[in-house]
Amino acid sequence: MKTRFAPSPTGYLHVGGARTALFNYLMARRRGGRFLLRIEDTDVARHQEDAIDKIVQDLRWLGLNWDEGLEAGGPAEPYRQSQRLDIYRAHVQKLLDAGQAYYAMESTQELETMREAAAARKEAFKYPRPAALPTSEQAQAARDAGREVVVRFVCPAEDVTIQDDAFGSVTMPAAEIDDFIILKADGYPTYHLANVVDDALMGVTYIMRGQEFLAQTWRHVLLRRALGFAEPGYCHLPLIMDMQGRKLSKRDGDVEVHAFRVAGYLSEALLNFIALLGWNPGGDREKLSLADLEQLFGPDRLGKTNAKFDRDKLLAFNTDWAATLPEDRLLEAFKDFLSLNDTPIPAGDDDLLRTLLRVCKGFRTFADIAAKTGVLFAPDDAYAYDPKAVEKVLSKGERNGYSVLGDLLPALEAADWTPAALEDLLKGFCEKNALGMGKVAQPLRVAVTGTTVSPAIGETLALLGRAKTLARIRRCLAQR
RNA sequence: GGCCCCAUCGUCUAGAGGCCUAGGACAGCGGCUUUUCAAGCCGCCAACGCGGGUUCGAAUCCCACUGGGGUCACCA
Repeated sequence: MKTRFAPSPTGYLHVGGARTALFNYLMARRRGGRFLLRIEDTDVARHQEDAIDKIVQDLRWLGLNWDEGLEAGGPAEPYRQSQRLDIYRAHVQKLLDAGQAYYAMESTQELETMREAAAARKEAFKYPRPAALPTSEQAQAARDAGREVVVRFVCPAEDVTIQDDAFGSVTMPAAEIDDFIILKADGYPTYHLANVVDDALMGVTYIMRGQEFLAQTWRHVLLRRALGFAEPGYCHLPLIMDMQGRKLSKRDGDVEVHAFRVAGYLSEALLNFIALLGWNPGGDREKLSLADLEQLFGPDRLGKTNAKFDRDKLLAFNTDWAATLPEDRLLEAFKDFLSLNDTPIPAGDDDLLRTLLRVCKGFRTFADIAAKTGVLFAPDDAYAYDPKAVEKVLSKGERNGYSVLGDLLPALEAADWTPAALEDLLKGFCEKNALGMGKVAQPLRVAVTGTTVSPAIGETLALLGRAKTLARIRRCLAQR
């Protein structure tokens, strides 16, 4: 058993690709097989060099390590298709020599015209194979005349049935099949040719990919037969759609894995959530680690219906994982988050970071922590007071927040500066003055952070330190 | 439009003829807790697309319809 993930480097790894990679990884793990990574960069125009590195980073972040392929090496080097052009051309030549492929000289525009004509006649367009296939001399003459020359595959006119592990038996009628291009005018192979040749040469025995390929798999089947390659196992995955039911596209929001990483999500949560899109272990079980998935995954429990990508549920998964992962792991992930974001939080102080993690228990993403505590590490005059908060907790009422702050100042100057001591001090102040804690904690929060949101007030002040706390309270009082 | 595929709460799904007055989770709504936010706890709302069959019995099997998606590129 060998599976592969074969992305094309046209952008970031998005959640759909991540799920495909995950399932292929799991399949190999589960069956004691190998998981391979190959880059399909046969589109010169859309290729982005830095995309390869990004995809590699994202896969690593998710923990989906591959046994063979890009960077890992292996018996079928190289693993980038742009470096395997000779191999594809040799296979194309083999087909040409056998009369199973032929040159075609129509330009893109001419083909477009032919398609439009077919559409006007309400007919499906099928490329008309010439009775006499052009010779290589004729092809060369056309090239010399400045025409674009491609190579098309001679498709046998027969029904093609594939056995798919998720969808079962699927037949493509012969009437739908026509001679498709396998070698482009620029000398690069098309996806179909390169993909089939590489899967065969690299020993890939099981192909799991998105359902968008299901209706095209006949091409691969026919190509394999012509080339004498064995048939692999096929398994197509239901698609992931956006909440509107449209195909998930990079345009409708940040569906890139990297965007979730930057936004403060845990890879455990993203992986867990994605695994449940189109697959489930049965019963009510939902919380699954990569290790769990490696034990449980199988194509038998794959669904057939498209899934919508529900960010709210992802958030809930993240919240749950954040609440249960060991602190060491959270610390590591938190530091990764900080390295990717510009925040005033000192990323080098592990003890402080652990404190923040504890003090913010219940956080949904690391971004929540940054939003809640960042201001504590900013310069004392670098934050603004939320006007609504000021109105509500500082300036309103007879015994207003400002006066409470003024009364509190002397006590704070002499206080023991630990969370518990500060908490006790404030409680005592409340009792003595017959005030609710809200009447004291909230004015302090606004004074010290500009907002009504922060960790527990004792923790907040302890984190800030006496000097900064007092300075901020005085600044607040001064701008009354 | 041709072809292929799919169809359970708003969402992810459990369900493989009687265990289903359809279960879980997220969201939503209500409440509890309360020094804020988040978290947590309790409760509520909410689905088998429609119509025919088959069967003693159908969410589960069959057919048609409707709806949705995919695919028909010198993109992968």
